[in-house]
Parts: sequence; C-alpha cells; structure tokens
Amino acid sequence: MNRLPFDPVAEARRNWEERGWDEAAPGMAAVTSVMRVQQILLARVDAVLRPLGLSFARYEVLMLLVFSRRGELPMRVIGERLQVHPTSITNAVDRLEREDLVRRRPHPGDRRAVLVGITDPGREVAAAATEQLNETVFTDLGLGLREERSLTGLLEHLRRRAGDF
Amino acid sequence: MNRLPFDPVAEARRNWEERGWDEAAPGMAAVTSVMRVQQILLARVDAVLRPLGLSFARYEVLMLLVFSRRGELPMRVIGERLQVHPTSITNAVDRLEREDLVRRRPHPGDRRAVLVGITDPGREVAAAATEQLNETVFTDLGLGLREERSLTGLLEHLRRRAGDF
DNA sequence: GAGATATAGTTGGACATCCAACTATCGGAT
DNA sequence: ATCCGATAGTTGGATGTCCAACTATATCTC
Repeated sequence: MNRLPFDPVAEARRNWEERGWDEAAPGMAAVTSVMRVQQILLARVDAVLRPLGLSFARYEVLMLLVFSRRGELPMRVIGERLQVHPTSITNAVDRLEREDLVRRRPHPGDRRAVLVGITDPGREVAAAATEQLNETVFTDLGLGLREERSLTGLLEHLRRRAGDF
Repeated sequence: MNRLPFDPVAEARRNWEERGWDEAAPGMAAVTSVMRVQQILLARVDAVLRPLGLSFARYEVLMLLVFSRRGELPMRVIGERLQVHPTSITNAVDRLEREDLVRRRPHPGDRRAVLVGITDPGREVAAAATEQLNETVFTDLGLGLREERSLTGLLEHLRRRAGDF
C-alpha cells in the first residue's frame, strides 16, 4: 500500500467546507478516520492471526470463553458481548468447531439454546495468539500511552451514546 | 441490538491486567474500541445509503469523482485514495456502472489503465446521499465538536504513523 | 532494442457480515 | 391449559473485502 502525498481525510474536509457543509465536516472527518484506522488495525491483527488459522472475530470468541468462569457460554451471550448478529456467531463457531478449538453442546436448562465450550487446543491457540498480538500489535499502535487512553476514552463516550452499553 | 449492563472494552482491559498483560492492555482497549465504533458508524451510514442503492465504499468512489477536476479518475488513483485493494475497486465500479452511476473508458495515454467517469445520475445520487448523510449521521455523532476534533486528530496521528500518508 | 521487471486491471476463490425467513422452544396473558 | 408473541439458533442469499494468479501493457536496464 503506497503512502499518499497528503492526508485524504483533511482533503475531504476541505472539500466539504468548500461546498458549505461546515456543520457536517467534522463529523464526516471523524467517521472517515475511524473507517481507515479500523482498516489499518484490522490488517495488522489479521496478519498476526492468519498463520494461526484465526480471524479477529474468532479470536474474540475464544478469548470470551477463556475469560468465562467455566470456559463455556451460550451462543446468545457471545453474540451480545461481541455485538454482532447471531449469524456471525454461528459462522465463527462453525469454523472454530471444525478445527476442534471449541465444542457445542445442548444447554441443559433451555432446549433452544446451545452452549459453546473451549477445548484444550482452543486454549493453546488463544494463548499463542494473545502473546503474539500483545507483542506485535497492542504494545505499539503508533500512539503514546496518553494518546491511546484519550482515544479509547473518546470512543467509549461515543459507544455509550450509541447505546452500546 | 441490546444494551449491555457494562462496558465490554473496560471488562476486557480488566481481564488483560489480571493476567499481567499491563503493557498491552491500553493498546488492546484502543484496538477493540476502534473496531466496535467502526461497526456502529458503518451501520448508521449503511442504513442511510441502502435505500439509495449505495454502500459506503461505493459512496466514497462517487464522491471522489465528484471532487475531481474532470469527474473522472483512473482505477488506480481511486484505489490509492481509498486505500483499498484493486479488487474492491473493480467490484465497486462494476456495481456503480451497472446502475449507470459511473462509466468506464480506456485511458488515452496508457492502454493498461481504465478511466472511471461519473454520470449525471451518479452526481444526483451522490448529492442526495451526501445531503442525507450530512443531516442524519455526520452532524450528530454523539460527541461534542471538541471531542470530534480531538478524535479525528488522534486518528490522524495514528494514520500518519502507519504510513497512510 | 531485447529481455527482465513493474504496473493496471480482472477473475476466481475464501471468508465475514448482514438480512430475511424458518424451526423449535419458551413463557406470559387470558 | 392454551394460545400467541418472544427468543435461540440455523440456513440461504446478497454484499464486500482480501489474496493469488493471470493478461496485457509499460518501463527500466544493459
């Protein structure tokens, strides 16, 4: 991916303001920035996870299970926590199960529900992935600690307002 | 989508710190936050654009052409500006062309290259989409102006460090 | 100026996400 | 107790992204 000789977001904002859309320009710039940064970060994360046979979504599922009391959760809870549609969870769990990293079993108390439990190989892969992500991506985002905290705080505010939690 | 009784990002950070991954915790929180916010914003934008038959990617292509001198650009330039793989551009332009919003023509100076030009209907749709996005999404992100600027600034910093521009 | 290398764009395949529709089960209202 | 709306999960289809491989053309190198 080539480096551009200018900031495309700033360029877009300039164009917005030129047309008199001043009200909307800062929001447009923020939205566009988030989209691009997500692309950048996802690419980094995926590069680490791909050799391990994981996507970011599947990694998140594994970690949720690792952090759960009994190493298992109903599908619904996973979907809620990751804020994605049930179909994405079905898909992710299908793939994880195919590689023996998780296992489905019927929920004892609710015959509609399915419990997903992490396996020992699942724990191993999750640990390896976390170690590499921590080392390679999370400890060096290209921002200082203060900036990272500030960024996370602003995004938290937005998420709260959006009804995320 | 239901509201969670707690902040999943803060919860994840707590889990990270419990395991002694303090170094990586802030970066993990920042990455996770960006992913989630991108999801939220993309959902809002898509909800506006879907009735117009556009996706955010296709909208970006149209706006790039609107802002260009002659209303046309080579595929390569579009891909560079939007920082996506050539295949995504091929896909986006295919769809836009199918709906007569853009048109391909051979590049006069380089027989490998293809110029993409916006049509009059393309300009109309782009204008309608922008009006609605400005009104519905961009002017109310759920952050104050100061916060929006701050957010955009932090993300700009990250993009610059990542080699975006 | 011929051959190696790089670049522009497309194609096919893998994968992830969302939506709509469906089955099965649960649980509340009457 | 029964009906009826809500809930859990899956399936199929559309969309979008990335990657690897390919064709065609341009450009660099000697």
